[in-house]
Amino acid sequence: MKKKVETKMLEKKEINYNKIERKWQSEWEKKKVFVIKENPKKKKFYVLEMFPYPSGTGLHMGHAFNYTLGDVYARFKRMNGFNVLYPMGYDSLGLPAENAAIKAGEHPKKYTNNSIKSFMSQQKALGFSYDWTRMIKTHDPEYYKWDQWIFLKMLEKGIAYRKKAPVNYCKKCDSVLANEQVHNGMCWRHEDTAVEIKHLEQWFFKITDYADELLDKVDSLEWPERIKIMQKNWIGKSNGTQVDFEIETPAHKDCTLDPEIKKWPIFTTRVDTIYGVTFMVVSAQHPKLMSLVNFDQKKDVEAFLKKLKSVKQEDIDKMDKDGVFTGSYAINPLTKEKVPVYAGNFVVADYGTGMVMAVPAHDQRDYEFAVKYKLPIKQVIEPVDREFNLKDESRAFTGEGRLVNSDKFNGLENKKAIHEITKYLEEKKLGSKKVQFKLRDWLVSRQRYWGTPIPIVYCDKCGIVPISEKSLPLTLPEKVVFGKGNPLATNKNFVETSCPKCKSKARRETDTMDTFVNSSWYFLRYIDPNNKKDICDKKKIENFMAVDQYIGGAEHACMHLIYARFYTKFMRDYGIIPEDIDEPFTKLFNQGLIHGSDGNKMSKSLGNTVDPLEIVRKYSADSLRLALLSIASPDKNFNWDNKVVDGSFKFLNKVFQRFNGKNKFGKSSRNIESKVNKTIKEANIDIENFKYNIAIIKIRTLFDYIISFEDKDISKGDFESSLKLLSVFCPHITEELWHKLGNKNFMSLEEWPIFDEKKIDLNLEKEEEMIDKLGNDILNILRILESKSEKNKTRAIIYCIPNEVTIFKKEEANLEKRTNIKVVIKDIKDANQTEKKIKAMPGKPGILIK
RNA sequence: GCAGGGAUAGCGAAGUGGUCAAACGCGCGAGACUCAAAAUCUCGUCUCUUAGUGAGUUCGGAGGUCCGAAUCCUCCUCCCUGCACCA
Repeated sequence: MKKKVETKMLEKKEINYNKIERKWQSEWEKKKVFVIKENPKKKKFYVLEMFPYPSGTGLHMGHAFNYTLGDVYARFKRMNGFNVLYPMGYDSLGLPAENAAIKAGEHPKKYTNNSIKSFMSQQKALGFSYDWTRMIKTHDPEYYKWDQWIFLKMLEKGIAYRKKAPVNYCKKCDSVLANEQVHNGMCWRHEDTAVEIKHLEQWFFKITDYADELLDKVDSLEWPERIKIMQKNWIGKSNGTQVDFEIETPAHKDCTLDPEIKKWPIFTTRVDTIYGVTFMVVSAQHPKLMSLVNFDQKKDVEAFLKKLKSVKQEDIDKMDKDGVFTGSYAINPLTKEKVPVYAGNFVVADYGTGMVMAVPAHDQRDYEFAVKYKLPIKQVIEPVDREFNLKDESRAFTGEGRLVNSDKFNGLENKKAIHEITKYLEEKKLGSKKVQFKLRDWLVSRQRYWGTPIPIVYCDKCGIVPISEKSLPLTLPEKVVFGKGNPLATNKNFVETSCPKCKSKARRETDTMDTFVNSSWYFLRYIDPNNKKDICDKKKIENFMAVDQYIGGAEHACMHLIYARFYTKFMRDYGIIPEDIDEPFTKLFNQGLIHGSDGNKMSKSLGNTVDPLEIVRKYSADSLRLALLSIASPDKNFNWDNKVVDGSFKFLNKVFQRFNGKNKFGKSSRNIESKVNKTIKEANIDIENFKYNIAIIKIRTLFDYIISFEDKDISKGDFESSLKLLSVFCPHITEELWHKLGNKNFMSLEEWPIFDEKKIDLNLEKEEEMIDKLGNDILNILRILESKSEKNKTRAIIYCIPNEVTIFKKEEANLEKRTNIKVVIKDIKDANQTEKKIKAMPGKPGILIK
């Protein structure tokens, strides 16, 4: 039975944990413990963390956390008999490396290679169980060759295309950006830099072709709800109606030119309000705006545009609705009314058609605009359940109701009216049902060097010509000049080429691809990283795709995670991936953010960063891993706290010193058996659900429990099972102990323990708790007596209820040992008169100290 | 503005209808060991009370449902995160 081990001084000797860790890390690598092959007999499991951008500053705590999460999962699945694919690589192309290299006066290639080297050694020091033989680097031409190859396939299918469009430009990046890389009007990499709109000809990927499917399939994913909602909002589907409005631009008396624009379709989700249109608003940023402006209004419009440009980005949020009359009129196709067309600052140029019909009575924005410019407000819907007068409301009525002032549609319920009016417009060929998405095509051109070269040549005769598949990769030339515009343009040998079609002189595309191109399919390459012929062997794709568990930060919700889904769907349609694999990441786990101990984001300038490697050196990798997972639930944000490592280190130290290989294990008591089996059962569920913090608490409790027994009360098997539970979190120390037990194989490849439900005995645990509590109570009373100077007590008489006598009786000796006082267990029935005042309750016997 | 997440004892953090004064860690207090300290071990740590078993007040605030609420509902306050005039 349970025995508190005599307090003994733990052997005080310095243990070199780092040495032990290095030993196992190199053993694992030498014996190829984590290298995997196809194995049709085993079920596969693909665990993947978002691969890092290898910056020169090395691994930070967030990385260490992210990879520890994945490593625990990979180890857990591996020990559970899965053929686990768990690779690592580097997203090594990209602007930060280029900028850092320029700053350091180094070539980006050299800078990146060095960064990768240091990244890798740091990752290895943390004991992650990656299959390093599959490592990929996106700046390797053998990798980006396939970026170029996909580009050619997309070009072939019309998914990659070039067009002139208003695009986002960041002057700090010195490049254009994708929509997804503009956050609140600012560059995603430079929070203080507002993007500018430029009209340029650029390469785009037609992600919008997949908008519908990307949206529909979101629901089928086992992803955090938050991310799914973010993606849905980003894709932003709305069902509405497209309506054609005729445009009249009155000619100036001196100008006899025909007006350029005769018709302009608009998109609306509220076609039920079409009888209430009193003006139109075209986006002030619309490229065709000036074609609507007649001579008389030109000055006003130009003044307005000038004013708009001077507005600072940060003020745009608070900006009032603003606009100016263009001089043109639109004719409502149903009422034939002529309404003025305004240019406005609140209409988005590239959503819908860039012009909206304004119904001030039923849209708040239009209402504000109408009030400001004294435009008429015409009510066409009234609520059915109350008296209503728009004039009293002083705001638009956006609720539901019945149509009024709407000719033959009067009286219709407005939702119904949307269908009816659309149907009518379709019959009259004046409009049609239409679906709109917020998602825009992906702008992939970048005017920078450190990216995948676009495999395109411009020929004066043939125009845009793709280079041949055979000539891939189109390698990034090393000799370029930085800081003078587009670096690739400075290398003559690169730029000047011949047309693949007509062989005459031609010029290469000097833009490179967005870094997100590289990360949109990397999960595929891990499956077959050295394939020279194919992007990835199709059989192998069938075997390993999709990623079963993906792990990474939420910041990629509307970037990488959408792009990768789009690529997967494209590759499926092209026949690269099998039909049934149309989503890359089945399950996604988002880890929380680690902040400094002061609660702020870890940053050098705040001086609150903690280098994970420093923790490894000071304590051990196992301590760091355990600490990272102990602080909080992994999906929550938390503040780093060095003290937690202290606690983790102490615990591991305790375990390591207590079980030093010299233990003479015996047979497990029923209590130990119960506890071990219960812990296995519960830890399984906790680990599976990423509740690592909870699993760790239970495993720690288990060890504390085991430690309180003598070796002969623990079986070797039960100890080994416990060790296995700990091993996914702390692989080094457990591997060491495993071998100290005389095992020759690797613990990391051992089978996960299986629990036996029959051995879990909750009554036993309850009894034990009772006894524990009784011991504490006796100690407590003794202490109180002592404080009252009532010493010299020699006996504790315990009065139990009849059916608990046996339970406590067999603990007499242990209780005595614990409390240092003679303990006598009695049945309350046998109490004499004076002792009768002592109450005995179920689970709580009465105590009399004499 | 819209959407999502959160607020638990000195701190961090579990807990999502009864077994909850609330796991676990840290901190703190007392004791043991020691010449002493560190380390380690034991006990305690909402308030009051008592020779343990008792009572009271708690889980952002205010109401409500229920025999019963940290846990469910309504409203409010504050914090975080994302989107931001998408017609």
